Amino acid sequence: MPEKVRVRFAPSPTGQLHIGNVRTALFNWLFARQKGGTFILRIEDTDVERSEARYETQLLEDLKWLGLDWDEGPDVGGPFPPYRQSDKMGTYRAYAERLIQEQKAYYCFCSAEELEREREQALKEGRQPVYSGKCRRLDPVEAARRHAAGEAGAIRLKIPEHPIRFHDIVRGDVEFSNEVVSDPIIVRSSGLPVYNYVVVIDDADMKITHVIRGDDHISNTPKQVAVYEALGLPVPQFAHLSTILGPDRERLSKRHGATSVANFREMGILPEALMNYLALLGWAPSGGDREIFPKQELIKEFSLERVTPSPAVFDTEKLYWLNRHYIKQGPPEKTHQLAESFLVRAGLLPNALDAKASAWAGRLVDLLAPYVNKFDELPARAGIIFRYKAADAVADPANQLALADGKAGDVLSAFQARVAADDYRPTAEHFKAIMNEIKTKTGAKGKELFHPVRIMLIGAASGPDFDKLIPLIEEGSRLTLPVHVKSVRERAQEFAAAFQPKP
RNA sequence: GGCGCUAUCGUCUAGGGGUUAGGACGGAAGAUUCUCAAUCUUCAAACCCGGGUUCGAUUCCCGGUAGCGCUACCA
Repeated sequence: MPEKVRVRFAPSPTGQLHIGNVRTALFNWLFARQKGGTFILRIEDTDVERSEARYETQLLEDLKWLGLDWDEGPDVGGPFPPYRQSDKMGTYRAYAERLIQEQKAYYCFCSAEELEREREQALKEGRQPVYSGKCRRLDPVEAARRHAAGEAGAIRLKIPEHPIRFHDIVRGDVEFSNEVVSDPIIVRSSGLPVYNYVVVIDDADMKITHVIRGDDHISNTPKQVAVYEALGLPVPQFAHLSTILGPDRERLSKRHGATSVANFREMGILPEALMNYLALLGWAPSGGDREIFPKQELIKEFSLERVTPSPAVFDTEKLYWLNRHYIKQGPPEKTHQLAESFLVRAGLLPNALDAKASAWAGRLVDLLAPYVNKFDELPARAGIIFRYKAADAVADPANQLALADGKAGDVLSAFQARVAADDYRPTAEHFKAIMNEIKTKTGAKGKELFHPVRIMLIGAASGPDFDKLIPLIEEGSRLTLPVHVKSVRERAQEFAAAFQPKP
């Protein structure tokens, strides 16, 4: 019977979840889901100094937001606990002692200064700065005596005399000469185990079959393989994912702007869009002519063999494109709710909406959504509804040309008079009728007719269709909102007062 | 410096010993009886360089170059 796939995502809670790490999580998850295997979440917090509980909480939330779930983890448990390294120190200790017993590891009493000197010397002579192996030759009995006497010493693993090779699903066979691999320290003199050692124990204990991680670990892999071999544990398959770069082709980092899951969520990027985009970064389906992959499709199509080994530049524009796509495609209720939360936060909508206001807000979102890449742009876009000021419209340099047009003055005064009249009805139909009247009366048509009116109503010559805009403005003006929406009549009046047509 | 990984349009990529080297984002142009957005159509845009193998390499091999990573008692 084929072994069931078990993969893990093992972040360290030392900051916000970086986009490169989420992609690693995603690929692990996709692989597990596709194979019907197990996806495990494990917290790597041997770096107790920098690890913080609040980051761990956020980590779980960010992963869930993206749409990932895990079968085993610190919060849900599982058959191979603990799922947090800091709860497991005794195990690491025990394995290390076993390695010493079997003489596969040894105490090293070299001081930090001594090692540093050797390193510099080697570098100066153009040699590989590997550990000399001085303490490797120490008599084990003597070493044990010194250790027992309280002398501080680290534990080093003996690297075998043969080259270390391993198979990488993404890159094929990789081989490292043993001459470039030092005997690695697996337990510090302080007693704290080292990452490259701990990770192997954890992966082995949890019966991980495929290690999918960033390619910055590729050079660590020989050391880890050596640990597996020393312990007599089965070596898993590896798959090293390429680095995600910024536009300047340097590793994507904070100075490139938004790089954490939380950042993207706050910007109003939909999780579906982020997942789809991340999947396309370093992976493509056969044929390569499809871009839209909802979650279920990804699970169906994903394959580790098709992951590309070359580094990829993060392209915000394509992310935005996917985000716009999912905004358009998504279920309206969900989109509305999310979008409205951004307007609420901007103080444009109240926290609680009654049915009427809610319907109105939904239409507002529908009207503005085609104009935004992400929802945090919505409040600014909603300015045409909420922040109308005639004085600004009149003063805006972009509007001067349209307002200076010969017929603009006639059109505007006719419009204002018509809107102020008693028989004005705040509907799209009546608006259309008025526009036709004015067209006949002034002889203005096309741009010379519509542009001045649009400037009068929203402060810009271009914007959404009047058919949708007019009812939205009129109905909004009758709602009780944190910011009053000025009606068409109010706008026209205010504008007429502010605007002196040139003779 | 050493070791490792990588190399197709500006970007993400498909492809693969003989192809008009395909798709997508972005860009440009046009259509859509006001504009903008959306939508649709069209266009421009690439096999890093040098050797080798071969009748033929962008594809396979080697070297160079460049980018990135690792080179810790960090993870």
